[in-house]
Amino acid sequence: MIRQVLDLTPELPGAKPTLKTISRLSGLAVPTVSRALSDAPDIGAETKKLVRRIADEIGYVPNRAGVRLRTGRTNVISLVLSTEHDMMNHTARLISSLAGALRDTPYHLIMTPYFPSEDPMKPIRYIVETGSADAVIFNQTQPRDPRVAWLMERGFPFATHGRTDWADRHAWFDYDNTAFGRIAVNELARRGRRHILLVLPPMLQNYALNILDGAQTAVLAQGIRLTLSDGFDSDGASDVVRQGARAMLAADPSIDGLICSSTASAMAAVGALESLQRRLGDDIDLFAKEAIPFLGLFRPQIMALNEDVSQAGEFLARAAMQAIRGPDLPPLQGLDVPHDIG
Amino acid sequence: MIRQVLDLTPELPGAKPTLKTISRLSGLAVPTVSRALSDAPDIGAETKKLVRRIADEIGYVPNRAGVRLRTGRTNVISLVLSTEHDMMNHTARLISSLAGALRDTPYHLIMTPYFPSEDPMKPIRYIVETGSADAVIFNQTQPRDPRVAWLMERGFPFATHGRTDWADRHAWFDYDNTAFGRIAVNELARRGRRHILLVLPPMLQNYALNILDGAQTAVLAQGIRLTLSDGFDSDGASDVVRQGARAMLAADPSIDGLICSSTASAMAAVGALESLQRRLGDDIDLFAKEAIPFLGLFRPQIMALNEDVSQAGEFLARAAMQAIRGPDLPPLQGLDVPHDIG
DNA sequence: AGATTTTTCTATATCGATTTAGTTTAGTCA
DNA sequence: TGACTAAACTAAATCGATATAGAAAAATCT
Repeated sequence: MIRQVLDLTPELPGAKPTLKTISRLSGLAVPTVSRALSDAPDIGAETKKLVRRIADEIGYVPNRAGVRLRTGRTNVISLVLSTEHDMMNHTARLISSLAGALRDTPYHLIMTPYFPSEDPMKPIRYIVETGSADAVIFNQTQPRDPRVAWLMERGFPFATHGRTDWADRHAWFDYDNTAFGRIAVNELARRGRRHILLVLPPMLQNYALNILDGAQTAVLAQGIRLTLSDGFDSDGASDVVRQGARAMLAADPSIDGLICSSTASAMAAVGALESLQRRLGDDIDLFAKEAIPFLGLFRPQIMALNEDVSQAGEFLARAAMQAIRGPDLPPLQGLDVPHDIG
Repeated sequence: MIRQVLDLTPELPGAKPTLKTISRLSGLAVPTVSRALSDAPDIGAETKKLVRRIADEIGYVPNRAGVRLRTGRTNVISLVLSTEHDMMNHTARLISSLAGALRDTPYHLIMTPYFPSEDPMKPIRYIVETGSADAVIFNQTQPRDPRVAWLMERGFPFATHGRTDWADRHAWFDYDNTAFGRIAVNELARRGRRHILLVLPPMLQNYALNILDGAQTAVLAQGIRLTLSDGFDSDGASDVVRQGARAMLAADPSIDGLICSSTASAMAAVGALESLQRRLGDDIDLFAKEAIPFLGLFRPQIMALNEDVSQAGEFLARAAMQAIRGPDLPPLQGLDVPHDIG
């Protein structure tokens, strides 16, 4: 059923196959080939089969620039991330799981870093205004996060690692940090601890607020004391955390329990305890959260809950793609609930 | 000097400015605008000034898809990385420094992950064959790395973190692992250690071979013993490393020195030592390399050299861009040489 | 049989940038 | 003054994919 004169112009051997190549080989027009591959209703079944066979044979892959230019879709998802020290481990996990989840989709993952000292709005604005991606993913959310407000206002697809005050209206995945705070306090109390030091970064991010919230609830129920770390950033460099924790522990010897929210700060705390001659599991206990199981293996005396960041990455990939697919679709939301230990 | 009827078609307010927008505003043809912005010799000085002023005012940024489609340049650099456990810390550092270094260039960084179980050639082939990037960067190089051979053969731009047997012919940045191995042995010997266990992953990667090489040289010079870890992958999960190290230490009590090539494996080794009741700094010493200074802070008894991976990221970004710019340009090569401690 | 609809395809225009070839204008020289 | 050159543009084609409108062939209806 050849309707067109076959174009037999020899093709350069190294050239990547395009729709035109398939058009040549099949004798069909380029748009027909395009519509056949996208399974349009106005293309015959036989034609579709033929086109797909040829496409498979010559290993046709659509040119991203062509699609992008014509449709406006970039097929890119941007992960916006801070270069903060303590987030490294966490972030590395997130990156590889995100990239893994996007592997067999048409999406590419690009990295858009910003320095902690910068305005976090900047990378977001850049992505949206230059049209560099179809969606953005970011973490370190705050309760009334300006990035979330800005993106919602513009209807630009996004998904966050961490909730906000507007969590019912956008896509997110979060670890139940409130539960973590509660469990941590309860476990320490069960071991007879009466005065707990909660090591957290300055109270701007949602996750820290949630841990505090959970810890406070449990502390009231248990009738014990809670002190919040102050004057140093537990997401900062290890030595800063170590010295900060040491100072607080030295200032109040009644502290007999510690809660840390990352491997790095937990290790810094261990360093502080050792320098004060306090013995873990004996006259003080430590409860921590970490992205990669490590503390429990290294020091069985440390109680740790594992936050499965890979799960977050996979979920966020799907959430971002769903957000791209349509503003009418319900935003995907998921909570990773830790279970009580022991 | 208006040569064309000004097109005053109202523009949609949300639309991104294109060359056409500037063309409208200036009364110049689109190609003229394009050539003015790229500083072509056949455009008048006045015209260039005018065009640039308008472009600045309306915040013109070239559409990536347009450029990519027309020129074939993607303005994308792909970082190909394994999702291996122990590489996490290292990788996170590399990613953020690479992305940071590319921030004020036209290049985007995309992530192309592969699982350790997969053929490392696969992601490389994908990038090259689909034309997803102008250059690739990868690590975990082997002496006769098939990826390097394949890319050189095709003349596709790339830069590696780690050298190969063909290091003189391609762009790379490397840490001087031979020096690390030598320094580690020398320091341990200086502390009177006579039998050293070198904890390394299976001998496929160049960096491990280099460490072994440096250690062997020093061991011969010092007249002491060296044992190489065997039967477990020190780049794997912490508990595997811990058990592996424990078994080897238990099997040969004469071992009084340890060398580890990452924070994670060093911590696993510390765990193994503690479970064997051996005291660090007392009856055994540990020397390690790490991407983020931590071990020394946590345990002053551990001797550690810091590998500045950020420097690698910055260098590799420049090296990749240079490789893209021209095959005739000399490939950028850089070595991070650690200095003896103490 | 003739008109009408349905099916299936083709032709054309378009996204934004750049390249090549060609045109206009001004300036130079004999 | 008229031919010639240089400078500074514009016109048209192109990269690859897709959306829209229109055309041809086949099938259905009266």
